[in-house]
Amino acid sequence: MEATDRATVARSALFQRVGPADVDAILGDAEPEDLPRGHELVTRGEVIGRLPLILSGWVRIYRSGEDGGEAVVAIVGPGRAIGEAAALLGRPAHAGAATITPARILRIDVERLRSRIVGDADLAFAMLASASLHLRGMVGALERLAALSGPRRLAGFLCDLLPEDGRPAAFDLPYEKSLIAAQLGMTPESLSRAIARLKKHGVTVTRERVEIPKPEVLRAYLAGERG
Amino acid sequence: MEATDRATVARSALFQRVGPADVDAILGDAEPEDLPRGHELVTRGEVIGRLPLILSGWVRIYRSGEDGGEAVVAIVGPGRAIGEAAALLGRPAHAGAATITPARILRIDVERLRSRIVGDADLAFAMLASASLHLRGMVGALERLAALSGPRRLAGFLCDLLPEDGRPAAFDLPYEKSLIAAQLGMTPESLSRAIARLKKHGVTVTRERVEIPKPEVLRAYLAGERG
DNA sequence: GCCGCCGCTTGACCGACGACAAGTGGCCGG
DNA sequence: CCGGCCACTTGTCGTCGGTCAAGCGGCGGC
Repeated sequence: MEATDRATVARSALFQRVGPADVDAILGDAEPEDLPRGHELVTRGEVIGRLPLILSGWVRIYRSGEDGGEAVVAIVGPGRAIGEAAALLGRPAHAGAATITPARILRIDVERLRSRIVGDADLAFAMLASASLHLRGMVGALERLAALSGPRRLAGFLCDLLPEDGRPAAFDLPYEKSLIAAQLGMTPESLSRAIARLKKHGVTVTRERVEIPKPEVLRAYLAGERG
Repeated sequence: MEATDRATVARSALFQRVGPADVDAILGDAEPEDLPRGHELVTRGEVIGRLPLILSGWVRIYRSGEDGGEAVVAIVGPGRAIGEAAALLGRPAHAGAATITPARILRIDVERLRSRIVGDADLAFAMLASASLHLRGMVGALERLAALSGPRRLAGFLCDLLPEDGRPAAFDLPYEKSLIAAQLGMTPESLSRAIARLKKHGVTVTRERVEIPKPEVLRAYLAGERG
């Protein structure tokens, strides 16, 4: 495992409160894997024996109905683990997960993790914190889907990507627009139109490049301003 | 505290794996409160010092935008705690919570709970299990909102209320239709029309009474059958 | 360098849902 | 017993977003 990998692990939701020695003990000799785009990490209904932790890349968490329709529940990036609560409890996974970019994944032996948690309250709290992160993300996503229009859902998504300071920002979209559309509960066509509408609120998107010279305008729009 | 209250606590997501002596130690001398409809249990942003556990009644978990618009994130019933992950971590609550029926609520001292968790791995796992329950519910809700039409969202809601066996069922709606509508991300009018449509799939609703003589027909519709 | 594929955009059309409004029936207080 | 309130239903209409289809541009294979 390389130094950058170790740094990512140390900053991850799961391990940020855990000391280096304990981390080593839990990880054992696990080696990161470099996986191509489209690799299935978790199958819905499966009991997770080796918990995936994302070192780099993006992973789509989805739920597919029997009829072929598919809902993207969340898209998560580096530092996040997938299905940690279900894995620890030995329960089947609620949803499936697959890479949407080339990704570097570390697989953690669940049995070793579980045996470490017994007797390590800090680690148990770290797991709770990680689950709480998931909950927070989902509450936000639910709020968006239930109450906001298409352009506003996009505005919320962009604000999540924005740095906290109110300064002008320019960045690349983390993954493809069709995936962003699915995450926001709309079609790629609607996302295109939503982007066009946000131009009136100081957002320009050309290819994957996003430029937001006036973040406060965008936030004001998200907060309910007309238009 | 009455015997029925104790039984509810023992079956709750939080305490179902915890022994009676430990439960007593955690609860201390906490007494259940009977609260009217509309009582605010958790304010968004607040740090939860006394964790609410529902003994009876229903509680709406919501997120209100600054513009007055409000999204119902979930509606939870007896045996569920509210904001346990955030409470334990000492973080501000992600969402608000208020009773939507008269409700009996037990408030658990978070400090006492936290100090018990340190050194009791079973209890830590129970907390994780509870958070996992939340996640499961939210994953389901997200899937519904993102990918399903109005009548299908309602079908999913009703199927959650159905017993597992495939036998004919008749029951009362747990709370008002306007609240069900909000939870499903639609208006009361749309819910009315969704109910009307489901009559073709063997569901009759008269006032708060629901009758489903053929649950399998409903599930087939939910699974993607045309119509 | 050319061609084809794919992701994205734009336009036309249409069905579903939200807003508004009127009407019904149950419940409760006077 | 009457009147008003409230939850719900039903109708109409406008708009948002999904579907289908065509066109554009970049990138990779040949």
